[in-house]
Amino acid sequence: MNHWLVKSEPGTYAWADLVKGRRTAWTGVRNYQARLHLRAMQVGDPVWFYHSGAPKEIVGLARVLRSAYPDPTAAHGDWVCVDLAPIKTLPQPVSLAAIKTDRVTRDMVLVKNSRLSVQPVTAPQFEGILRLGGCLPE
DNA sequence: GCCAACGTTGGC
DNA sequence: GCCAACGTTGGC
Repeated sequence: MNHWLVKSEPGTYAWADLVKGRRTAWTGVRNYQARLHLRAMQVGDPVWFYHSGAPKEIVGLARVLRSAYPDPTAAHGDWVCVDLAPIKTLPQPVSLAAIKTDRVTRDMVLVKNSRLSVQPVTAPQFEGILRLGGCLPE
């Protein structure tokens, strides 16, 4: 199982929208590197949901409901999307500042390449966010 | 609002 | 195929 992170501008599509909708097709990705990651996603993979812009923080955990299939919003080109469903809202959102400070999470792609909209997350980084988000006993 | 980083485009 | 110019993204 692999772990992932997707970004969204809360003004465009927020975590609350996913919680409310119960599922969504993660469409509109038009970047080759991001597409590679979309294609590697498997059903059940955990996905962190990050709000870019303001406030910049990881707010919830989703999972892959359906693996890559052709993006219906792409008029041209070979683009794909996946379906996501919410698992849980973090008790404590994890801010970008906190992610940059923490020894385990500061090497995340989110910090290194903030522009990549679909990113891989290592197992230790995944657990680091769980910890910072208040999901693990101290 | 500014600017750095990144990706894409187009001229050569 | 290279690279300069440009547009976009996103943190600050």
